[in-house]
Amino acid sequence: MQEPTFLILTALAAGPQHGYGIITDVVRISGERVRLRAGTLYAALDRLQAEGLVAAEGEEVVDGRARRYYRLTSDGELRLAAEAEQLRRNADTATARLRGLPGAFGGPSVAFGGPGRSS
Amino acid sequence: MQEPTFLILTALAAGPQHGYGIITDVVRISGERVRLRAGTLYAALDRLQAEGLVAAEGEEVVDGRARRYYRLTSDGELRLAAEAEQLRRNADTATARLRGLPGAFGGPSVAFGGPGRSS
DNA sequence: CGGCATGCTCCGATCATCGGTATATATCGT
DNA sequence: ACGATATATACCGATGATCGGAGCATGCCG
Repeated sequence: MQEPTFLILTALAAGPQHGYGIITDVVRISGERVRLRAGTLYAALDRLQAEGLVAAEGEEVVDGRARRYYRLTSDGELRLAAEAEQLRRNADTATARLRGLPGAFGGPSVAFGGPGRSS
Repeated sequence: MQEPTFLILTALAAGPQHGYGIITDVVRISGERVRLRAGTLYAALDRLQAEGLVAAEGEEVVDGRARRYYRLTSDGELRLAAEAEQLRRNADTATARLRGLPGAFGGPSVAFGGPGRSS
């Protein structure tokens, strides 16, 4: 799962929102880093609906503009939780290795002496 | 940055490795989840070299087969550390929201009453 | 000798995302 | 009154990382 998709699910984890609200929420939770394109958002929502991770909630008309609300399904919650754990594990492995620790699975399978040095 | 690319950098964070070694290492650190295709790996290594995040170390011939070693550059270490922190932050935000907590940046910008329920 | 692991290279296909355009309406500033 | 900005959704071509597979070559094991 790509980061934009993950952030869309995260946005919806706080409660149902409409498309434009998701875009602005993602800007906030990503610290201004990720600005979803409209095309990316609605394509992702269609895909996530087809996967059963999000569902359309109904429509509301505010100031003459139709808002379509989306919510996380329970499958979506499970999936988001699993993805989050995966992300954390990856991050922890990288950090451990950067600290020079062996990491969760030991170092590289082959102890490294250096390629050119022995020649 | 995509997960395969992140895992390649993570593999190299433990010390220089050659292509095939990276593939097997990624299988291990991802818990058998990610099996890099050879095409993905070498294309990514080319890209990462062009970005200055990894560097070729030299070649070694083992059992008649040439091994090309790659290592993380200091830029690569910085980048991996930054990506790891980003991943952890995303994971934490998602987890906090799934727990019903407001999360790092509060809930959705619009308090939700429900779209269809009022009609 | 056949199969498997090792090790790199090249190729087309897929698919999420990007970037932009189009279409509306409401609000705000000048 | 008019243009800019914000809200809101839809569509479309381009990009680019990854997938999936083929190909080539060597060494080891049964």
